[in-house]
Amino acid sequence: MASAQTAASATNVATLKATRLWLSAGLEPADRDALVRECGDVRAVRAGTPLLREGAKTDVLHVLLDGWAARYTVMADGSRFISALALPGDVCDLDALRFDQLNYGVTMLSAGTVIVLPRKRVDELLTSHPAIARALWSLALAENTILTTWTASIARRSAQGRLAHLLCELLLRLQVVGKATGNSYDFPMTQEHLADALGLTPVHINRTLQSLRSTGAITLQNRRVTICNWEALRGLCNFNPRYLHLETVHTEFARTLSSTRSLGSESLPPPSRPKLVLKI
Amino acid sequence: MASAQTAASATNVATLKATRLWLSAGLEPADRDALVRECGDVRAVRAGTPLLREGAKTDVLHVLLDGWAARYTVMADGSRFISALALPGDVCDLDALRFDQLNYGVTMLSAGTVIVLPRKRVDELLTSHPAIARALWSLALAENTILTTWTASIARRSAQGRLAHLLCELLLRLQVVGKATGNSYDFPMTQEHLADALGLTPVHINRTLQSLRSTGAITLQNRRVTICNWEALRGLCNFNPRYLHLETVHTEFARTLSSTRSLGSESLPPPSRPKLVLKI
DNA sequence: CGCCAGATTGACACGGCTCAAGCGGTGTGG
DNA sequence: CCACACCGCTTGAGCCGTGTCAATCTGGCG
Repeated sequence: MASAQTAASATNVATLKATRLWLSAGLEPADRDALVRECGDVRAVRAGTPLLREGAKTDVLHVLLDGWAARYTVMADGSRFISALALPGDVCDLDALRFDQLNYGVTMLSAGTVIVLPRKRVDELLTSHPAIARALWSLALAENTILTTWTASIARRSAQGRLAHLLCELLLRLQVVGKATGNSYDFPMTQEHLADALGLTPVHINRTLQSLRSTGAITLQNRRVTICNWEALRGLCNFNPRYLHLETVHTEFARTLSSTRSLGSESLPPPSRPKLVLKI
Repeated sequence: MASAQTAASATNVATLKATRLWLSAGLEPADRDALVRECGDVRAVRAGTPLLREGAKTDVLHVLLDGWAARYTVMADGSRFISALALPGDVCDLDALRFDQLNYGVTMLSAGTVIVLPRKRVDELLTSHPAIARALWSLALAENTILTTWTASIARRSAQGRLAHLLCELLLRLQVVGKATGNSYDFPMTQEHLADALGLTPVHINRTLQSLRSTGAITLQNRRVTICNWEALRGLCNFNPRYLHLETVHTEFARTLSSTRSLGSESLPPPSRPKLVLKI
């Protein structure tokens, strides 16, 4: 019992170190300990495990230590939409901090482990440990930005562009938490999941994937993605990683970024002629 | 000078009372005063005034006292996307609380007035006044939810559904801050704006608007929207206002909601058969 | 009166959807 | 160890919602 307890605790510390929550605010040791002490409930979960059902009441937050989770909504006509992917280090259901009934469900896309934190405790930590509050703010705002970019992608990009953009984003986010090896990463999503995340149909995802593969930009087999040609993939969607705010979160992967970072908003090469006159 | 100062201050208090920021957390008088004292810089702005340019550095937050603003992104091909609408009481650029370079621009859609708050001050308020921190958290999380719903709408609804949903959402959000009269409200957006907000083209917005009008559900003329048949409009998009978390924010409009609230997640009438088998 | 932004209309093209069939791996019970 | 079932992936054919292009109309305003 006791040994299991400490083992679990040790795992927490080790794994938490890899999380964005952990890294994002440079917590003081005292704060870190406070946070870790809260991690009483660590659960190993299998793929498909629901963390939160749609419309259900909640009073806990789920922090992903390992594995992928999807935040989804089922529309009235029965179609499904995946509004966010939670990767290791992400909070799956931040809204639960304030609302006791969310408008989405959360489910595991792969096996993994999660920390279950009572909302009330998090709330207390927020006031007692300003550094934790800062970390959570960063997380919430970064999530907001990611969602905004995601939305723009769905609204204004072609199927190929959306797919390319998602794969680029996932590579960087996974690199930051040490879950990518070089330019490839384990990818637990099915084509149906992809369709639901990008606002397309599975059939069309299939064809789009094929066209992406045929360009040699990526490889996807055995549930693993490899970005063979980053520049090509990036070019397909004009990926600009600034929105991820990785600098705020981590600095280690400047390498990967540096090649891309030069594409800051200012220095965009004159693209194909703008279609719309830009005046709001 | 001094009188202008106090006049501006009085306006603040009066108008702020109508804002979500104000109402959402039931601030104590002391907190309210602290917040109001910060509102040194109140600007009257005209339609089209940019509050924040894309990719520019910022160190201030803009709180809308009156008027509409749009948060937009320009894609590489020159097309534009409006990722959020800020209404009176909303914070236009919350991300600036943590990041000094945002990935969107903000511009006024109508004339209005804004409070300009230095990020640093807000940051201080956050730690010194827990109630303000709570209010801002609610705002940030509610915004997140709205964005999620918006995204789902774009990803999975038809043009008509998207339009209907947006008009429903705007009615409720405006009612909450007292900017709607009955079932109608001033509507400063052009059809091009609508197109950019819903991921469509202006031409198609035009046709969709006509079809909506022809059903008798709405009226849109002279920059004013009237919802003639709420039930019909709601039916077109299965609008469920729960995601707005209005109860957390305001309770006065229970009337309008009550008719809709009954459509809670549990009691959804069996819709047309689900197209997908729902298992994640 | 002339100008201009925004709204409208028509004709046509095309990206992505639908429906439907078939394929391959893998887990499971007999 | 086979047979079946099931899930996820593929492929084909045809349709339809929305985009594109281009012209015209309208109302407000200088």
